[in-house]
Amino acid sequence: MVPLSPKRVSEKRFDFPGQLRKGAPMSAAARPSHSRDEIVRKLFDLFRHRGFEGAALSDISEATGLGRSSLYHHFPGGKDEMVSAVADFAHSQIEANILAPLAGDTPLAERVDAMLQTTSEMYDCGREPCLVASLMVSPGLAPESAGKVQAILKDWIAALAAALEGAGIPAAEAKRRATAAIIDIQGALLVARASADTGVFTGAMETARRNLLAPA
Amino acid sequence: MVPLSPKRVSEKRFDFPGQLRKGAPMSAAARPSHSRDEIVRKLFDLFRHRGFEGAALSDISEATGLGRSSLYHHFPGGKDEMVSAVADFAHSQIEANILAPLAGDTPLAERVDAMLQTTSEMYDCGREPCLVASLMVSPGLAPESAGKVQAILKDWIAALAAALEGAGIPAAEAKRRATAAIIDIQGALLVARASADTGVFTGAMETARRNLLAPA
DNA sequence: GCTTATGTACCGATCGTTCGGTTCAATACA
DNA sequence: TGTATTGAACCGAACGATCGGTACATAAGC
Repeated sequence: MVPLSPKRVSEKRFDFPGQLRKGAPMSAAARPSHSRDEIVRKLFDLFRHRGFEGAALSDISEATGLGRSSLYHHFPGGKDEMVSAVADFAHSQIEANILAPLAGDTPLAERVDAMLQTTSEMYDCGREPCLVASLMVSPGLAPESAGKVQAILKDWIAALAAALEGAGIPAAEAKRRATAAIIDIQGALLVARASADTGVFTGAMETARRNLLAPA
Repeated sequence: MVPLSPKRVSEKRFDFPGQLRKGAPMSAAARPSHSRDEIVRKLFDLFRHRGFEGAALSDISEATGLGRSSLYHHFPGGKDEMVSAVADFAHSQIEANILAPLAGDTPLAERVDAMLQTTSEMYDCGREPCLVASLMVSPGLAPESAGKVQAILKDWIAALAAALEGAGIPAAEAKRRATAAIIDIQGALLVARASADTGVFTGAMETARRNLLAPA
């Protein structure tokens, strides 16, 4: 069994925010100069770990190093706007790092491998929770944000199905395989964290690859 | 596509609480006399839909029909004790309705089918969220309760693996298949709700059955 | 000076929890 | 039998803390 705890060894090649740094005093001399993008990345981390109602404004303030007024300067709409921005960020990140490479013209296996590799990094082999899964629980989410969150998964499935279809797999079967792969990833994330075993996640990724690339 | 919204048609044969009934006036003449079991079932419903921090005491009071102090009469430990009781309830329900039948001596296929059927009812074909998934997000969960929640999934996998092993499948392969089946179920729950399509769930259940019963 | 950014202080609402008190059936005692 | 006594179940009011959000004055950067 590969325990979850020994933290990330591999360097991340993509720019998904990582796990919450606990202490991280944030030296005052270090020129805050908070760009909206930096803030959103930290919010992404917070919301994926704590969900919507679990992330209090005081937590957000602490995590970003910004006071309440600064937060409301950047996000006049309050928490709703923050989580909406985070959903947009996550969607664009997945779009750019995971879905766009799927649309290339290299062999399908290469593109699928790239997707699974980036996915694995995004979730740190199952150590990091999925924003979509965390936000799907939140009853207080604004409908607009809830729609955005659901759209992430739907787009992922659609892009994956399109790639398979482009490689000659019939539309219905492509959709079936794509859905199964996303199910595999999401289920593995939950089970890996529940059993504190990254092996569960990596194993599921191999299964997903095998099913996606199976002969017609 | 099979939309999520048209509510449950099939009658439930087992005693998993269903979805939240909205109005439910609770006639005052009907001698409440809430048994602890009745209360816990309603709490189960609430926590699986709203998560831990998403279920406020006012929600709990409304859902159970009990005043705040009555709730503290039954659960002196407050919300922590409530969610702990709900975890115990869910574990015992799964144990009795899903895991115990797995240990019978009928053909494996029959037992697996029974498990999948009961599972399907528990989640109402993907319309109802999983308590485990909902509570895994909650940062405020007492460690004891978090452990109980994780144990539910682990026990499920272990029981399923044991059944497969008892049917002649090598231990390692049995564990692999059992884990994959739970991953499938949990992933399907998320994806089905995100795409509002129960077909995703039922399709995943068929996949799980096929993989579990595949020839060695 | 004007805009952007931030800190301090504060708001009403709601959080989980506790308190004082009522109802009512069962029990003990006369 | 009639009458205290008990204790479980229940309630709404109110607690201190924290929630999300606002107002305003002060800087910093152009």
